Amino acid sequence: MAERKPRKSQQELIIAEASRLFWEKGYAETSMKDIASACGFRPANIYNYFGGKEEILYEILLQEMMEIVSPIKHLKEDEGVDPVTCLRMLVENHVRLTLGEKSRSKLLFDVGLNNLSPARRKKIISLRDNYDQIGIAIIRRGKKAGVFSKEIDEKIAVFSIASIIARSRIWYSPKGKYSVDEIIEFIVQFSLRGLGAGTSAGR
Amino acid sequence: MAERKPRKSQQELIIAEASRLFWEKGYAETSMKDIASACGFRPANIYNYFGGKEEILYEILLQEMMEIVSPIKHLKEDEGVDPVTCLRMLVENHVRLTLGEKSRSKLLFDVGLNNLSPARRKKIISLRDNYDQIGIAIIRRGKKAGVFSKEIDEKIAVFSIASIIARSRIWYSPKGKYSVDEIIEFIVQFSLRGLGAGTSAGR
DNA sequence: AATAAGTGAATGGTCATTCATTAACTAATA
DNA sequence: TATTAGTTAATGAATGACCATTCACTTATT
Repeated sequence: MAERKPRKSQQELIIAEASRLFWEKGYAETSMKDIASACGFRPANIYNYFGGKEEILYEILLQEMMEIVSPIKHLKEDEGVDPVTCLRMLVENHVRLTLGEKSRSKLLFDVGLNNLSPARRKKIISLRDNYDQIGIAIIRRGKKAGVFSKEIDEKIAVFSIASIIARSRIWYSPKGKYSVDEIIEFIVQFSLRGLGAGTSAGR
Repeated sequence: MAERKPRKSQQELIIAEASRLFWEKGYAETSMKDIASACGFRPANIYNYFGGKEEILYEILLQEMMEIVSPIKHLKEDEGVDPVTCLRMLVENHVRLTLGEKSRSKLLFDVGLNNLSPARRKKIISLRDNYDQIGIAIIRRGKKAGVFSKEIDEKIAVFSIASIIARSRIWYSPKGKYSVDEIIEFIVQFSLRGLGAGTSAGR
């Protein structure tokens, strides 16, 4: 017989399909029946793996936020690497996760946050704060090193850069004119110039 | 006793309340009962003014897109004004509409587009295209005038700037640290630098 | 009287969730 | 090896809630 045994655990399957559907149709517009159908079984079975719909959303957000933060965590206090390289790594990692073909890492970021219970929302937001703090630290070091313009507000700058990346998935198309690498390059350059890096450093 | 007569037409009231609710809770999560309650009457009455829920969403999006595009339409072929000023006007108009306290102009941009019928979605998207075209024209003129960097891709640049603005509503708070004017100033400067307009280039 | 504004009740539909039950598989036992 | 017990995976049916929409009807306004 083909396979009765889960090649990957069913929970991963549910997460993957739900993640795709939530992004394609939205959280409220996706029914448990939709998710179950995509996985090849009936709605009731989902409750053997998750407490409910909200829990699925939570697990997706949690997983995706960690995927974004983990690979760049070390940049926060990495005094050795120069800020320009740090920023490039932050952008590249985030864009690749956002536009990558692996449907697993299609973050919803804050799209579905209000569908979460307060406790869970708090947890997700605290993870996002980590991301912000890393970006802020990088920019601050860049200012101190005279690489970025002194009058830049770190917080708004990080929000702005993250906004470009988060929204890139709306206008990006794999069949479109631009490759992921080109988009990364654009956002890196645009951000660096926006921060005042390049020709005139520091001031 | 006070006022039986609509000070403003009921349709405007419905649009205003629905717009606020759609933003706060999302389209699917907002019921006709919610909208009716916010307006002070019963769900059935809404159907005296609108064909249905989707039509309300459409009217909101239509109105908000036009509010964004109309005031800057003339910038597309305005050869007289310098590109830096043009870009500033585009950003300022968009940010004020996005963050302004008038709850009427709280655009959803493309948040609820997939809840629209194909024909209506097409109409809204064509309006958004207008916005993009204006931005592209401005940047192209700037490049020709030697104000912006030649290797900038106009399209991605406009998307990026619009992304920052559209998402600013997520992190902006009226009670927060920054005023709307400060945010405008930041986004304008960040965008101009991103486009390669150095301190020497602008004026 | 005639029109406009607003309503209560009903309709058909969908949805998330529960639960008792069956099917499928595993491991231990006789 | 054959049987059984136990565990996990999956299901069908039912529940209660909510929702958009319709329509005949009442109330208010001109």
